[in-house]
Amino acid sequence: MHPLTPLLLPPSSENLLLQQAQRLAGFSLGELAAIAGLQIPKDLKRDKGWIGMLLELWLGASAGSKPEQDFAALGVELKTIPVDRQGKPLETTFVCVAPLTGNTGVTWETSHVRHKLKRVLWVPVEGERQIPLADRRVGAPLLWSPNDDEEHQLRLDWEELMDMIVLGQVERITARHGEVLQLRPKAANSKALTEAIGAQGEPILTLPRGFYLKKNFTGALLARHFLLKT
DNA sequence: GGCTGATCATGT
DNA sequence: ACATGATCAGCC
Repeated sequence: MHPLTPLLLPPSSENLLLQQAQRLAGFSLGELAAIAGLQIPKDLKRDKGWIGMLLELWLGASAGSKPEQDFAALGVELKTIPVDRQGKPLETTFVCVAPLTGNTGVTWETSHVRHKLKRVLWVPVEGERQIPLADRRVGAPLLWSPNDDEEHQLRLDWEELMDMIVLGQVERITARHGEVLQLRPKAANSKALTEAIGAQGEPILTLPRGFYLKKNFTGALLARHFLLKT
């Protein structure tokens, strides 16, 4: 009998979701894995998504592979984010795959990026590699929606990147484009190919890409919560 | 291959 | 030290 137990079903309200996430704060990944009866890998080299899946289990998200929000009924996306001892992000945050074709008529308002980021439950987790995986602790969660400034930043970057994609410039995009949102490879390896638009408007094959939030953006939203919240 | 979950590891 | 480009695993 343990006082803390994973949710077996998706929580029926945002408040219940947040409450469960708040209960996990301070526990180590080893403790949460043990209670849930999960084996813990020695590191994340071959289990990069393990922490995300552990938190999905604890919070009652329908696990894994659906192109929907993690809590579809609540319209909430779950993101675990590795942080250093100061609470600053150690990695960028994957948002969604970038559509490289069929983009006629797509706008920021109808974009997958905007939909995914409309409401996010951020769960910081200690991520320094010197800390054994089992000893890393879960931090206090943050239920977030972009404010007007954040949405504006995201929209500007998204529009710049999508313009380049539509105009056949995808292979000229690097991770340096975008102030808060970047486009980077998102694939099994560098040999994976997908269809895109070439410089002359012709179909080409290129590496699949994903949209990622840069650390300045996620760092600022975490800081706003943990430093400026009353 | 394309989607989910991300972090690794090398170059600068 | 750090961000970019590359990569890992499972499901369909």
